[in-house]
Amino acid sequence: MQTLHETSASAHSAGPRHAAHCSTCSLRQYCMPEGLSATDTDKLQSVIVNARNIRRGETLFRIGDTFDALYAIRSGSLKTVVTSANGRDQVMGLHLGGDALGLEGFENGHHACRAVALEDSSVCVVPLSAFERACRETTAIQRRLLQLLSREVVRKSTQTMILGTLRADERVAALLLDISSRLTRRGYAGSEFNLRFTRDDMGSFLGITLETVSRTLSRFQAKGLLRTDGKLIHILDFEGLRAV
Amino acid sequence: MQTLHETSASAHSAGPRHAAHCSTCSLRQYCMPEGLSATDTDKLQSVIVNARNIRRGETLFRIGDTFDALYAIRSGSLKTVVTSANGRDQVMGLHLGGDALGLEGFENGHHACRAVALEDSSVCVVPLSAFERACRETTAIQRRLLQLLSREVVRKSTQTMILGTLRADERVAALLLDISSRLTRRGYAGSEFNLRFTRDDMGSFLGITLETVSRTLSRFQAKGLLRTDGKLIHILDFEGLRAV
DNA sequence: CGAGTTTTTGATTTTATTCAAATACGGTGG
DNA sequence: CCACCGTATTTGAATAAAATCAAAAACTCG
Repeated sequence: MQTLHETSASAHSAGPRHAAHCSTCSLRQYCMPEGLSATDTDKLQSVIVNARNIRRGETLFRIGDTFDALYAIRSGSLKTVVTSANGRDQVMGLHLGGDALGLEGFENGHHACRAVALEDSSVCVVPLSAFERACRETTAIQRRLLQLLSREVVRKSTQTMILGTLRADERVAALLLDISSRLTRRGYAGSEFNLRFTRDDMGSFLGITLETVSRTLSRFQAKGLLRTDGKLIHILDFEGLRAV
Repeated sequence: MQTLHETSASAHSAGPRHAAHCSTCSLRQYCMPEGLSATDTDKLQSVIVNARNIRRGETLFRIGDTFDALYAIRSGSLKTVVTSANGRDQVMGLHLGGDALGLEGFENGHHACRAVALEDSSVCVVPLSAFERACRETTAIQRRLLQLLSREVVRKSTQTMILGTLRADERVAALLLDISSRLTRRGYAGSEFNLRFTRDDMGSFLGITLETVSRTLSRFQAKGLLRTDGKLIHILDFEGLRAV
């Protein structure tokens, strides 16, 4: 009720700040090497130049930036945002520790979205040239990249499904359950987490207004499905949430 | 006003039916070889076993089907559809001649959506094993694949943007303009086309009801932005349509 | 030609947005 | 450490947008 205790998703960020350009970044616990042999992971490891720390609100890359690196999130969380022709922002994704970032750049050599840190975060930087070499040399890394890109497509399909078929309260529930399951998969508690999205971010991501998000969360709380304290979310009734 | 004359998108389908398993399929005019040298295109060409004809309403692949081939649309058009847990269908995409199809399968080796022919259509079948070999041997083909997958991600982002930020009439306008520009890029007339989506397909794709689609088209017609005759769409005022 | 599907249009209801205002929060500088 | 300021959140009331329900008309295909 008082101080927000750091939990799950943002647990790392409470730790000591890393010096800028900290030494090497161990990839082992991240998305990239999943399914790779030890030797292949070593190869992949060798292409990483350094890590980069970005502070809350700072931008990792912008739309139109030259696509010269891939990123893997070490700690913290980021959102990706696209600004439409008419100036409206759309939050495209929430990216947690372990996620890969920047894959959309392959289309035309430029980033197609903006990545903004939701809290002080740290990312592994994988220079594209070195990574492409690794892909050529190692079939497993190549296949892994295809898998990650393809996963991105599937993830976006899920998002389209949410925006295309669900009502406001179903959308909010879907977001919370998605975050919960992603945290659980990473070994964190899925029932209590600090969601760094503002209500506005959530609304944009879900295609509804921030007021609707707020009202929906209040209603969920009144029904006993969860408890909120600002950005801290505590899910009490998973089944109820799944049943909308 | 009377018989729908075949136009643009569906022009091919009016032609004679191909015998099942027609001979070879020339890839040159399709998505895959874009940006490849003649030699590389030949290499790509060599991995294609045959073409396949599918009739209106038939399914090319289903959710869960083993991902063992990629497809390039020779003629006709298909929709991809996902069915959610609660049984609701969501139309995920409209795929026209020249488009690649099935790339989402890389994630886990199974197709993540269903592809249904909107009219009698013909597709090139590219067996996955042969294609992967070509990727290993030819950097350009490898890069092309990444580009296609990445393009898929960007395309889906656009869709998310549409569903997340636009009002019903803006969505309908965006769909028509998108189809128009895709046809133009392929050398067809972009101002008059036979859209094989039903109103229900359009609504599902755009996250609105079929009634809203119908009403919106009627309103557009009343404003002189376009003329409709069932599935035939004739855009009269592009600027007006862009201005919502 | 006729059955089944698709499309259009209208009336009504539901859902979510907009506008508005009060409250709470979080980071900063004294 | 605390007060303060700008930002974020909550809640309410009025409005607007789109969904739903319903029925007629048009079209498609066999």
